[in-house]
Amino acid sequence: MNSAEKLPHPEREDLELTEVLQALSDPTRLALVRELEAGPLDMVDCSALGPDTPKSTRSHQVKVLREAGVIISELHGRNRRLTLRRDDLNARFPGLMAAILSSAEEAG
Amino acid sequence: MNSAEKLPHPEREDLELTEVLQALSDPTRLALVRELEAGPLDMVDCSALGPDTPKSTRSHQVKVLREAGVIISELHGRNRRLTLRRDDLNARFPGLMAAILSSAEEAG
DNA sequence: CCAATAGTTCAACTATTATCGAACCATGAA
DNA sequence: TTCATGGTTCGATAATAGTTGAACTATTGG
Repeated sequence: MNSAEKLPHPEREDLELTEVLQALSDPTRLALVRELEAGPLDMVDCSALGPDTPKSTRSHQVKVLREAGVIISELHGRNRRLTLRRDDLNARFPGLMAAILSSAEEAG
Repeated sequence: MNSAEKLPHPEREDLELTEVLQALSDPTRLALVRELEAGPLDMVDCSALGPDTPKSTRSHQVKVLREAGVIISELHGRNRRLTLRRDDLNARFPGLMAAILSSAEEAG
């Protein structure tokens, strides 16, 4: 009876700026976060992760974002649903995500 | 007769978000940038770079910030003067530096 | 000109990250 | 219960990033 997580997520107060920046400094992960701006998405539906990318690689990218506290990754049926941790990020680093998400798309 | 640079700096329009984030994702470099918030500083006077740190290491850290477009590094007498590229960063990524610089100090 | 200071560059080394196949695990559907 | 789906984990390897000593450059002061 636990449709929630299983994988560890850092507490809000444990989020570290340098780790968040590091997690977001990768184009693929940044694109994924931009996708999540619109709302939660199942991992399998994230186009940023690319359908060609092997499962293990996708899993790794998501893990980095989760461990940095940028997203929540919870079990949802047989999928994994990804949610941007807006509130936690805004509480800890006010304005950061707004600035990052609103900035121009790279290398389009 | 050239008291200015010599080392290459990227143009404002070439600054890339992921590179900036990467450059700032290191605690030492972030601390240096925080120090530069108050105004330009000669490299030798930057406490963030630590007096124990070898010259080559300090030079490397500064290089990463320069190449990402976060700072300007110009010759100033026999020193190198570091300046935060506030205007360029604000133009390209509005609110980003404000959010980063105002966020709580890490691991204090 | 000579020495000292401040820094760059290079090359070697270390360490951290990323990529990906293979094996495994949980859920939902038939 | 069995199978397909969607993912995790592990281990190996590749790629990238950081650290540092040594040699070199540029500037100031004597």
